[in-house]
Amino acid sequence: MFRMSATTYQQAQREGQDVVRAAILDAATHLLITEGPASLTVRRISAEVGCSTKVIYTLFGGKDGLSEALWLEGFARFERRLLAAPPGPDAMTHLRAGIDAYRSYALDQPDYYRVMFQGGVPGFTPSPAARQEAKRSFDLLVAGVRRCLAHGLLHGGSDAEIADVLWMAMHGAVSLELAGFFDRAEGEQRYRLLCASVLSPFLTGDVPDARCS
Amino acid sequence: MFRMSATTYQQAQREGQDVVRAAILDAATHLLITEGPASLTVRRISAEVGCSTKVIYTLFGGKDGLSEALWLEGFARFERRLLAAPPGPDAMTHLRAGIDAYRSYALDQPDYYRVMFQGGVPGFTPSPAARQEAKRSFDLLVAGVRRCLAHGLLHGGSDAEIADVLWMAMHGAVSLELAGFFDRAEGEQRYRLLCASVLSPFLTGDVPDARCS
DNA sequence: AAGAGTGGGTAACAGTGTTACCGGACAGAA
DNA sequence: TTCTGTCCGGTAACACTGTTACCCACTCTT
Repeated sequence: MFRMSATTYQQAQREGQDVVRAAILDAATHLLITEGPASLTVRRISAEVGCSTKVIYTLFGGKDGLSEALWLEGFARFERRLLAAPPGPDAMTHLRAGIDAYRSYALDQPDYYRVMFQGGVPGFTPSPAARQEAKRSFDLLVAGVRRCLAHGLLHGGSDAEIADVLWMAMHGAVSLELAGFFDRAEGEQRYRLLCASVLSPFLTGDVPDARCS
Repeated sequence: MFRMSATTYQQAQREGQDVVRAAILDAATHLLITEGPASLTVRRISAEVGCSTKVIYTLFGGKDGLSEALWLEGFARFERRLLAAPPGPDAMTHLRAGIDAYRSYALDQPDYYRVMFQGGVPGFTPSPAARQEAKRSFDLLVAGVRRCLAHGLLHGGSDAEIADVLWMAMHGAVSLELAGFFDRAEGEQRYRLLCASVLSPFLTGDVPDARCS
């Protein structure tokens, strides 16, 4: 049954659709990076690709669908960027490289970062499924922390706990810097100080009580 | 010359304008809190107040002007909220109360917090002047840190440095929680752990090197 | 080759920020 | 008092936005 339904035509069409889908996502990405989120209109993107607006609705189901695809694309790029961080001689150096890569990505692609973490596309909020999918790219950070725990370089907390607070710290610093509250030099100095401060209790294992003491 | 220009009529008119201005801001605030940022349209706000859209343009110079006024209003409310934090027996308790008040405000008024820190109003970015004005409300935190430094409860950093990293940490945690990456219980636990971790190096004075060691 | 079904272009809808136009209300002058 | 000028504000339009009903052409089936 299903063998027959997979005719060459349908395959070609499906392949064609995927190609068109990728082209639209590429165009949207290009627009976002070069002209900012304000240029992300259905008409503008379809004009860039050379199709009508209808195609975006059939392929993505509307602007929200396209926004969600773009959102996930941002996390995929983020993941590739974090994976490219040099492992270094030990687990802690690797983790620090990842921490540097985090800020580096946010500053290189500020609009993408805003889309991912600050609702950069006006009316869009990701679906719970997409959010869970996105949080998966955060597993890289958890793995980095876990390696440090395994090698005895960190103590006093679970991998998820430490990774969470580290993520919160990185995001907070980068987010305020992108919002214009700190200039580049200030941002970098504060970013390093913050990340070091957050990690320092887990270096000695002398972790403070969670009741904010 | 200038004495004459300040006629009673102009004064009355200006007073009237201030009243209308406040009414518009109130209506916008009410809409933001009760129906979210999507309801913040010029037509909707003017309908709520009972005037035409033109008034908003003469009084605020456009939606950006109104957004900026709303933005600053958010910081004013934030400041009042932080000022209401109980001083407690010592400077450190006071600072912790402020830390609690920060998250409490963000969770009570998530849309306002998004407007202030996450570009909640679509096309709007605050002017540098407004941003500086807003950062002034952050002086409360600096003052709280300074009191702790003066009483020898914190060491190893300047008031601005410690306040900055604390702000980054609080904002990062709250921001990710508002974005839906953590639920309420998780958010609270991580928030406390993060703030405690950030402060802990400055409790002992054993501050890590800023080169992220 | 005729029929059926689907994808995509056109053009319209409602709603957005913004502004040109014009009317009317108020001030001061004759 | 009446006339004139100035300025505030309502109406209605403009150029946008996301979205969709309609229709055509093109494909596969029979």
